[in-house]
Amino acid sequence: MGDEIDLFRSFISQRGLRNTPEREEIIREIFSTHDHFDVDELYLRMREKGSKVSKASIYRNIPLIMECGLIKEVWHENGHMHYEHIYGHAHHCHIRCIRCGKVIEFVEKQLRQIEKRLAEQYDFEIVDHNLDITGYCSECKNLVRSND
Amino acid sequence: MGDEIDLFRSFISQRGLRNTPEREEIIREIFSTHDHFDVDELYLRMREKGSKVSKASIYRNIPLIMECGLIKEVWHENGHMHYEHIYGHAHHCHIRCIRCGKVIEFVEKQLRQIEKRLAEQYDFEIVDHNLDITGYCSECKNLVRSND
DNA sequence: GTTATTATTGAAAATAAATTGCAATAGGGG
DNA sequence: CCCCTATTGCAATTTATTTTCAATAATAAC
Repeated sequence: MGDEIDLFRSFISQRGLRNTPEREEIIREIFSTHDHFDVDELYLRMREKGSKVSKASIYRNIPLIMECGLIKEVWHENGHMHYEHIYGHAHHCHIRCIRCGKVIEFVEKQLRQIEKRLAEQYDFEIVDHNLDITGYCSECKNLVRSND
Repeated sequence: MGDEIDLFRSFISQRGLRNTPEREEIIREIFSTHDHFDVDELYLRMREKGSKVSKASIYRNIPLIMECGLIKEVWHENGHMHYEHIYGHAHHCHIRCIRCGKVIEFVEKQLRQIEKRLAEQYDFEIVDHNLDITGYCSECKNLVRSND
């Protein structure tokens, strides 16, 4: 805990940028819960806690926090991007219910092998993979059937 | 070829909707190339060929064409959604170069098994999966290294 | 510590994607 | 052929994201 701030600080100075309380506030808030987030949600959460950081600053800093490897984009839904923090979490993928939005995270070791095989086959240097599985969760799958 | 139009027609009538030349034009244009597409690109392609279909109609019909199973969203990039036609193509996933944008499609049979296992484990009825692998292609990976 | 330089900020304006209102048009069942 | 209403084009709107700009403040140099 707090590691993400240290990591960010060294990233910032390596880049010759400046650290600010706003940046650290944003990162602290992102890492204060386990959940996925979007910009608006994050902004409102911060406001509720009395933060004065503007939405523009959140938008401006997200690319930086991504480059630093603390967060990444996970999916685009309802017209805007959703993110998750990846630092300190095992690499995982998601199963999402397309009716109620429930998200389940899972770790799948085989993907690393698949990735490796494809990297060789196509001569790519792979940075990341994202397996996004969609369907109906245990509760929703029955509701959908009964609509027929 | 043309099958996608037939499929769409029966989908439309099953739903009690109306078919229109605009809808068929859109579908024909989508299936006229193998490539992925976005709304603006598709609109311009159609315009160039003399089509009078409005961008609003494209936006309005894309959800319908998706529900029908002819196309799907593949990724969100540069601020807008990108699609591909899936009807008539084996289910595949993508490796994308995050520098030059090159896209390689690949078929990975193991994913079906992984999907099946996860479906049981989490009691989901799975609709689709999307494995999006990102990295640097053979040409770009060297360029990136030389920037250090 | 003080100063100078310039990156960063908040607020507002601008842009861009996607959606919607509305009047005109046109499928397609009867 | 007629009627009903789904669909269309256009323009206006909404929403996400980016950018402008003047004020502020972080850091490096002294």
